[in-house]
Amino acid sequence: MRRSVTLKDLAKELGLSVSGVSKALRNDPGIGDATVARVRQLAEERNYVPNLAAIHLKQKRNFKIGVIIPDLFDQFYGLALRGIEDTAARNQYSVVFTQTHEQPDRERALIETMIRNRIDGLLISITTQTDQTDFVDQLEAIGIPVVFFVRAPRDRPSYNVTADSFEGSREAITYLIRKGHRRIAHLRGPTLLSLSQVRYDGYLQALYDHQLPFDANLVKQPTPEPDSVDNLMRELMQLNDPPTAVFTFKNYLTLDAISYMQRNDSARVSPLDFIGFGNLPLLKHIDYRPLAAVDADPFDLGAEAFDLLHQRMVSSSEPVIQQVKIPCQMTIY
Amino acid sequence: MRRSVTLKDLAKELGLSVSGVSKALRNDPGIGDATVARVRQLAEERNYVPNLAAIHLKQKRNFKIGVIIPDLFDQFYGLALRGIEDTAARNQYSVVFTQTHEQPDRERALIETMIRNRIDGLLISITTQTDQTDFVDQLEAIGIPVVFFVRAPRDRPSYNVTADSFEGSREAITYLIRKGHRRIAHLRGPTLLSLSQVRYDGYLQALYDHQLPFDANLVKQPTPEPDSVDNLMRELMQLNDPPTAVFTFKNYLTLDAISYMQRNDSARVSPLDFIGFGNLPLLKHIDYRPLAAVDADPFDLGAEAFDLLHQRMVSSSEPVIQQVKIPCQMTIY
DNA sequence: TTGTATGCGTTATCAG
DNA sequence: CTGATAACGCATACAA
Repeated sequence: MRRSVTLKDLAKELGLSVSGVSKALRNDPGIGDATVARVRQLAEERNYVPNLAAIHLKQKRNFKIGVIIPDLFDQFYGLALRGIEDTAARNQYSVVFTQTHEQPDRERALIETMIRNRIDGLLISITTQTDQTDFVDQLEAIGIPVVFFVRAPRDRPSYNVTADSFEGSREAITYLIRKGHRRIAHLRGPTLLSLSQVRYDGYLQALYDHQLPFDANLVKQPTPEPDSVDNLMRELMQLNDPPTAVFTFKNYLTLDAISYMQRNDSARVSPLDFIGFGNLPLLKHIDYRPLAAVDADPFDLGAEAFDLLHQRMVSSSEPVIQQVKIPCQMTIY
Repeated sequence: MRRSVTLKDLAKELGLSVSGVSKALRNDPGIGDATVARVRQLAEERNYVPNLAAIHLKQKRNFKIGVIIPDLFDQFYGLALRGIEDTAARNQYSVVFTQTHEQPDRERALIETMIRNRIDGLLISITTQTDQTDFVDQLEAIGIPVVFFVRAPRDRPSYNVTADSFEGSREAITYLIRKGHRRIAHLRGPTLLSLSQVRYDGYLQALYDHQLPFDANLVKQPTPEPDSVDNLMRELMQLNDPPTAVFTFKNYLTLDAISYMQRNDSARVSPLDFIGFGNLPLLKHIDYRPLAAVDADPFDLGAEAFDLLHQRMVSSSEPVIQQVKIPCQMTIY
């Protein structure tokens, strides 16, 4: 592994001092045009590339952010990451990216790594299991601003950028009600995610708006087990007064639910209307597709998340807005 | 932005020397157990985190790799990146990730940024337009090994990890032939990608294997224009002897082709068999789904790519294997 | 207009 | 067992 060219190398070859070369390269005022030209040319020839590690040691800014997400397997995160990286690049920032696979201890370890890397800011979407976010204190204490995206913590107020899930589910349910549904089931999300509660709240709000009765039997909470959705759908469909529509926390649940119905209850699958969060590009091609999907644009969400973090990184005064809500859009298939 | 705790801070507070503290923390031989304990405890209390920028300045290894891909919009890259990050993390490496959006000049700029970041190695999937990869010389010259993945350059031999597309398409076509097809169309990939040629070669090989005649009219090359696939499918179906099966370079082409048939030629859509590269999780739910999809597992491909790069980063002697082919698997829907 | 000295946080070498 | 000291590559205040 050969060494790469340094300022010192250039200086020696030019018979100049290191600082002279440094200044010439950054056209610091007070360097002769001739010298600048000589220096520039040699730098070019020798393929000189400044060492960021050294620069960062001197200066404060690193122009690097960390992004922690649960798992890229969920395409929503892929598209959000796309928005983040795009916006970051436009602002000259690099992104160091990593996945927790929903494991809180991995999450803590990764944050440690991020700190070692001296990122300027952190964008994080916590795991389903994360119940304590005190790592925020440590990060903020050493001057690394933290912005949550997609999933925000329940145990503290935070800077965050999330989908406006409340209005999103309210809209979805309202649509179902207008379509004539009165028995609407809800497959809700994990308890530890505040997001789950917000979407549930939107569901309740829409029922209330239209003075529909709430029935606890229609609300189920799937677990990660493979057959969880199957079992819950069976329970729902065995009710005396089964639902005519199903509203889900996430598109994967929708697909599982539809799949269950096709396999075990195919006579009743087509009258059943499905709406869920999560609108993926491929969804429109799907067989027995859901009636509609609702969600925020993941790219926008990522872009906005970077922007909020960026504000916090550049200005010492805190931005006024601490929470950004990305509006949801409903796509009817 | 408050400063974070440094070795010097700890040393002062403990009344020790900086180097002593440094050694204690890294249990360097020759430090009293008692001192080690004291140092450790204070470091813990003060939330000491070593500054990697400084460490990297001293040492050679950065434990950081760069990953450059075209666009995360293609889920294949998302899943490959997932494999890369996972494997990298398991080996204590961080990954800096960025997208070219298929723009060669962006690609060059991003590589420059990677060098500044002093990555230890680069994993790159070039753009469709990239015809010169001389950036490899610059990188290798300063000791940064480069491994291509998914897409390898045409203008030079390279270390790369790719899907075994030749065998993949051969297998796919053979399957179609066994199923009775004699007129098999091919929507091929962009000329500049060697991958396109390899898949085309596999197609030709399979025809040859079974002594089927080659018909140039059955091979089309879509352009990025939105209606390109539509037009080509129209041409194909207007032939006197139209194809009974379509083999595509990429699943997006398959979906477009199927979509065209549904919209404009619905009577003939179901007899037509589609097979293409790219096997995405959602594909199995799709209406008028392709007969089958063939591809390498993107996660594995990413993992292998990191492994090859890793070998190159740690050992000064070059690994024997320069090209890794990930076997393709055919999924029949 | 250019050069010198100092420090960023860490590790390594050497001396005590 | 522990402490100075130099060095990594660069930027900057200051001296020339």
